[in-house]
Amino acid sequence: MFKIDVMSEKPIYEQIIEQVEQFILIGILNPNDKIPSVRSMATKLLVNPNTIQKAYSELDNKGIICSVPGRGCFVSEEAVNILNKNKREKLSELEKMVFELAIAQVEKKEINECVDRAYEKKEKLGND
Amino acid sequence: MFKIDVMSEKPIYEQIIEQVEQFILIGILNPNDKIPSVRSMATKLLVNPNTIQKAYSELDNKGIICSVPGRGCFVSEEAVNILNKNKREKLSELEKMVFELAIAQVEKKEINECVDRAYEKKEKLGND
Amino acid sequence: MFKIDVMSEKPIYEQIIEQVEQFILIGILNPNDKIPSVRSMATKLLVNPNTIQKAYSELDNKGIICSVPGRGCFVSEEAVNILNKNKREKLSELEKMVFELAIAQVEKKEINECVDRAYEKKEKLGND
Amino acid sequence: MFKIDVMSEKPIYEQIIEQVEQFILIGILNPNDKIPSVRSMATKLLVNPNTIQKAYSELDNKGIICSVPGRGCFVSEEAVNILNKNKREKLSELEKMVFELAIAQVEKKEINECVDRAYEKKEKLGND
DNA sequence: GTGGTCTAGACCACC
DNA sequence: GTGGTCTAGACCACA
Repeated sequence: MFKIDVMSEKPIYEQIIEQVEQFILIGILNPNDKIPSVRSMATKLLVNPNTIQKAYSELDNKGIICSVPGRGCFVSEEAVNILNKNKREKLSELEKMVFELAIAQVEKKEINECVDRAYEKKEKLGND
Repeated sequence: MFKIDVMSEKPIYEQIIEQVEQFILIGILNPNDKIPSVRSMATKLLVNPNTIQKAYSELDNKGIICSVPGRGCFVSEEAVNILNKNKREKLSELEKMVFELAIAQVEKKEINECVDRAYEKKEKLGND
Repeated sequence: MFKIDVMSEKPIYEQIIEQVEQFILIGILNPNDKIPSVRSMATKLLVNPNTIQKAYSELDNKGIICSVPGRGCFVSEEAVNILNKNKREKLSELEKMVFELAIAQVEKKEINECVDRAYEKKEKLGND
Repeated sequence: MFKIDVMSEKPIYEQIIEQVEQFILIGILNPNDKIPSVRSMATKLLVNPNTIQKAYSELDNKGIICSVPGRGCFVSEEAVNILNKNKREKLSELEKMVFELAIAQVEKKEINECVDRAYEKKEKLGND
């Protein structure tokens, strides 16, 4: 279920955070679902448990998951709401990036094709 | 002319690289133009000369500028070509980002508005 | 394993780059091998860690090694391919050098003896 | 007659030294010939006079030219002999370079072709 | 422990 | 004045 890329620039703990969040948004993980324990995840991904711990701690701080000592970690009720609130930040980041491409003489048409491809990709995912 | 944000997550030397590249793409810096010396830039930006040096070294390695010991650093002839070759990489990065937003239930309409804003911003810049 | 010559005109960081590259070409270092950490190398060679860091950064930029923060630096899969691509440049540099010697009235015979010695040296190395 | 490449990695003063030496070896400049004055050379090459001065000083130190205050600089009697004595150093440098190429799996045949090209180039020069 | 960034300050070669 | 190299020592994020 979870996958990490050790060679990626993105730190492993962030990759895990990202995947948990995506699984929640897609609906693979739902409120009150139990997520894998730190130790099981660490052994499956061949990663240091501290790294998983760090990811879970951050998710807990954000209010996306809820650690219950002795029982495990669970997706919180408000997880989806919290995640959707990040839209604005991401959109402004996107705008900045498009702006850079615009300066590099990339035509708007190319950008639009790129956006279309991304949405097609998402459609496919929804049909699986 | 150059500005840095010390609080940004992005390292200072990368901010400088980015700005030099943008100035070249916009046409503020043209081939064979001399860019500010390591020391003058360092004192103006209140930054250590080594930090500027690192930025300039990387730009030199990329072939975007040409450092001539004792004379200064100059925008290379092929700078614009090199910079435009990065388009593809940036587009695929953009696609990935849009995909993430799509998963987060952001409507395509919102993305398009965002793209429009970026292009309007670029238009304004061109008119100055 | 690694050696540097502090008295050489060649910067220390370049000497290190050169040696890493040679060890890869000879087969002492193979893809995915971990190379010595910045700090351990610095203390062994009695050199400042920043100097090693600079060498490793350049090797990373070239795609010859792959730095993974928190884990170490590893020889990349494509390292050998990348290194072999430099052949042409080196050959043209060699031609230029031979030309200079030719002008200095060095007989072709002497050059050939020199080439022979170099290849004998390589043969010996292969037998170890 | 003299040409410099400002964009070269090689310092300008070394480029000049190299050319004077080559002209002597080829026979374009002969013992007791007067070489261009510092000032005339500097203006022709659009270079700082100090740079020319430095080149001439080094040539003087090596005994290749002979500066006569108020009269100019002249190729010394022993210039050719001195220059030929550098052969050994250059040959060992060449050997090192061939060795590196040998390690990079370059076949001896390729090296030999390279040597041939260099000597052909010299032959042509001699016929001009 | 690892790599990465940055500062402060020095020295060199070159123009 | 210019760029380039190096040291010493600090701090951070990551595993």
